[in-house]
Amino acid sequence: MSAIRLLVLGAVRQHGRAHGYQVRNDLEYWGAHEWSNTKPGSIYHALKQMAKQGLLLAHEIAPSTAGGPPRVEYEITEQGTEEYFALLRAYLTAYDQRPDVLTAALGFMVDLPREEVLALLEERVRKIEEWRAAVTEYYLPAEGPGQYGHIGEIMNYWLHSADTGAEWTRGLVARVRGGAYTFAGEGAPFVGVLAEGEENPFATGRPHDGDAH
Amino acid sequence: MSAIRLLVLGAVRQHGRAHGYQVRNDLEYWGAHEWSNTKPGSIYHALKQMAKQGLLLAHEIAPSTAGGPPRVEYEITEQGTEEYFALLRAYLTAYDQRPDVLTAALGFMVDLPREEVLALLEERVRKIEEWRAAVTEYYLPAEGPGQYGHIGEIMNYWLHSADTGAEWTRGLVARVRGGAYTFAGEGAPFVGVLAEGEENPFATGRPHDGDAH
DNA sequence: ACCAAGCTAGCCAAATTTGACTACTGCCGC
DNA sequence: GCGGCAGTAGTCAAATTTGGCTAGCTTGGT
Repeated sequence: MSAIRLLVLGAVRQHGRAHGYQVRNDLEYWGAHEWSNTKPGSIYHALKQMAKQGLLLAHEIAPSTAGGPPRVEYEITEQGTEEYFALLRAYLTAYDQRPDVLTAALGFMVDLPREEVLALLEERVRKIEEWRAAVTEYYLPAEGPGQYGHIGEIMNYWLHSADTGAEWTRGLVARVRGGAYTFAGEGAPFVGVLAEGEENPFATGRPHDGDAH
Repeated sequence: MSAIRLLVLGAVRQHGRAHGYQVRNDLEYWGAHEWSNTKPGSIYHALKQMAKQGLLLAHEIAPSTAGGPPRVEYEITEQGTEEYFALLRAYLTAYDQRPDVLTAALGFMVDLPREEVLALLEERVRKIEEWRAAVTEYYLPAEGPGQYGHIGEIMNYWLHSADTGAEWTRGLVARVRGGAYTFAGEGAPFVGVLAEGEENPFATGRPHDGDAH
């Protein structure tokens, strides 16, 4: 699983109705091009694919108001909303060692109630500890450590990642439990999309020079 | 970049001459299916692709000695060896926040001389620190922290990952500097491939049940 | 008046990755 | 003496991802 479906669903959902370029801009606004695979091609592909699967509804729209080819606007469907929350919950819980997945979920976690987020994150910690136990038991007791030569550094690295990941998650749990942020049902939500025409304060400054990466 | 090219080149290189199924078994032996995308399809594709690009030389071989369709054996070329070391160096250095890339490089680092590995790892630490500085400067000073709501947790998470990643790398540097492991030019290398017919001590026990994942 | 940049919006071919499927062989139990 | 399971070696279609390309409008400078 990559993070792109959650990101695209989330962007469309926050707008109510959005075209591809708008989604693309939101993702840049969120810095997603830095930490996930959100090239234009991937975004447009995800939109089309999810429209074909009934997660999004495509509206054919007349030539754009601001240059370029005619645009297609998308709206999230009932089914898409279900998928959105399913992905969100899964990505908050799963220790999948792909940072982009957790990152995307962090960006949307406030769409869930505080108590549920806490439960999911605690489940996440449990999963990491389980994984750790399984790996150490499976790869270690054979002939004791030190038999592996430099290959042991691989396990060392993964255990270190798991441990620091769990520790960070516990910190987040503490902050959320302590009242940080505004979750679903707690009043005005924090909105993180660009309105039509608003300029992106995090734009890179570099011109779009034909999408060179 | 994914790790698969380095893994496949490395496996073929250690065997001298290997067919796809052998590579597939080595990767399972290394546990690579746990931490990288090494499905059979990816492996066979990588072999073919790299043969087409001149990194591997394909020998057509008669029907296999042990059932199944005829096999193709591969050998690494001069050009493939260059690519192998280029990837290895790049993956040890780059802070690319994709754990599989570093992991694959760790498995082969002993193919380089100790001093070079130390230099590459120190470069890696420098890169991480640079990245950290760029990110904090770029995303923070605008209106000070706390303006971002829960979105700030994303940066928090990435900084935490970078910091613990740098710390782990420093630990590895210390171990290597302290004389751990046997590097290129230091005597009998540690060989981590399965010989023809040797059974895999880390086989999962589960039957190969048609490659279900 | 006009033209070079740059922005808006999106498409496309090629490469890669995934998940499932095929075909053959040896062997074990009945 | 044969049915089926496990193992060997690989293929294939579909989905995804990448990197680059297109084409229409706007705007600032000359």
